[in-house]
Amino acid sequence: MALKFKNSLTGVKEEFTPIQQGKVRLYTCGPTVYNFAHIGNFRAYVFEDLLRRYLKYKGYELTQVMNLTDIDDKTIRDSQAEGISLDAFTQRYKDAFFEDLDTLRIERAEEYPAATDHIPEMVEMIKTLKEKGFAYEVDGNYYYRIDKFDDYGKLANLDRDGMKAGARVASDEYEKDSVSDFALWKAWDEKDGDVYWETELGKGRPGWHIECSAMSMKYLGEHFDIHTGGVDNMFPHHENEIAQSEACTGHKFVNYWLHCEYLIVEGRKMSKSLGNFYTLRDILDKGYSGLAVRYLLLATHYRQQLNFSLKGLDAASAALERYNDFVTNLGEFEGGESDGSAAGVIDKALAGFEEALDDDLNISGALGVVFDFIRDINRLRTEGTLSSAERDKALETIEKFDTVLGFAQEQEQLDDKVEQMIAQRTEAKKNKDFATADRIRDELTAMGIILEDTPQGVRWKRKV
RNA sequence: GGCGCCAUAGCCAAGUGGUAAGGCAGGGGUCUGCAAAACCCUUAUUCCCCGGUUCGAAUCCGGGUGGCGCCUCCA
Repeated sequence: MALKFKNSLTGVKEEFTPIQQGKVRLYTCGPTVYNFAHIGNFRAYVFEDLLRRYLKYKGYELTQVMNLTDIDDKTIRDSQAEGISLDAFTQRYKDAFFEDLDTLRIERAEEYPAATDHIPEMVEMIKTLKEKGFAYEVDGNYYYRIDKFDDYGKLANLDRDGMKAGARVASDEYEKDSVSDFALWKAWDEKDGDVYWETELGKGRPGWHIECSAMSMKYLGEHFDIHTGGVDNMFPHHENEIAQSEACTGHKFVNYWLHCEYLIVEGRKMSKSLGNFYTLRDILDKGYSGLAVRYLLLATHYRQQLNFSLKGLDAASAALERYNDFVTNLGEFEGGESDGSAAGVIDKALAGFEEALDDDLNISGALGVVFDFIRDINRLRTEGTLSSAERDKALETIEKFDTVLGFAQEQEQLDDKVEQMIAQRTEAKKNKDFATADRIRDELTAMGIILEDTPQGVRWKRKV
């Protein structure tokens, strides 16, 4: 079965065909590094991680680029408020961003270009746009003339007549020929302080949209396969990227556009005034694991609004525990007498998993298949009708799934104190001193260590 | 005013014409010193409402109701 994506550009599901056979070039809109990213931001990055991992699962050679927006109104404003340099300010949030990616087990992209490292590329592009008549200058500011680009609005499905009646068409602080034209380059102004570049365009800084056009084309070429982001980036950001890039090159920019839906919190849009605004760090502080957040963000289809709640995190933790207990239990199983059914279970799971994900990354369907697989193999294990060879096949299968899911917990070392407590409990149990044994077990539970007595002896695991 | 999305069990969430996946939570059982884990049974005669098409609709069409998003720098 073939991989299909719902393409925002056409509005329909399309079979995915890369430009170069076997290779995928992917651009994923990244963060503006002016604060810690919130869980809504990470919903998009987790979705992109799923896309990335599944493309690799399918055998594609992948080049993923994610930009870091380290120059815009907010980074300037907030760095000045703190009285530190723009670089020092954004570096802090770049570092935090990468830490958060690790917490969520998001695989690294091949490139993370920062906007401030690509000013010359942007300047070149703006010059080309000016030469071709798509850009004009007013007092050192450069704007894109959208009337010149016939296809403007094709991604967001907006027509310019409809836009005239728009609810939020406010007059800009700069003088533009049309209110809809957007800034490519902003002339320096006192508020910018020491943030500016002296270029052929004059003293100033780039607009927001131009960085993604310039950097994506630098690393992926003028025409590449997939571009993703949140639905809120569809307009104006991605629409403007298309306008800039295609005006510049004269040909198609991107084949497939994928947009992930919003995350809402307890049924409402996440906002500071409602008190339901969470960064990843806020969630971790409440004692939830990064893995639980990953599960919750991943488990809902990307084009569906995701309802984030603390109750949902509890459910996610429990589901992860089932998943990881499965792997542990299976790994420790010695093997029994095969009844011949394992091969069918495994084949069905592999086929179902791919069929679901091939269908526009239907992760919920895929997880359904994974948990069916877990139950089926657990049953064979419990009944002793799984051979050691079949056990190994089943382990390979879940490991294969995990290259996409990233749910497996790594084993960690126990500290000496905990190890001693476990030994004491085992001793007490041997002496039938169950009161002491249970007391120690309760203490460990309070420390987040769960004990399980198995035929092979006591086993521990950390609460997810 | 324009464009678009959504409504499935207590919660989360697949399924888009063939008779309701999966996870969590709940109930009963097996196992266990007790637990935990695991397994078995169980929890929506029904998919927001009203019409229509069809042998057959959660799925298609029409009309409501409710919620949400975008319409110039928010993933």
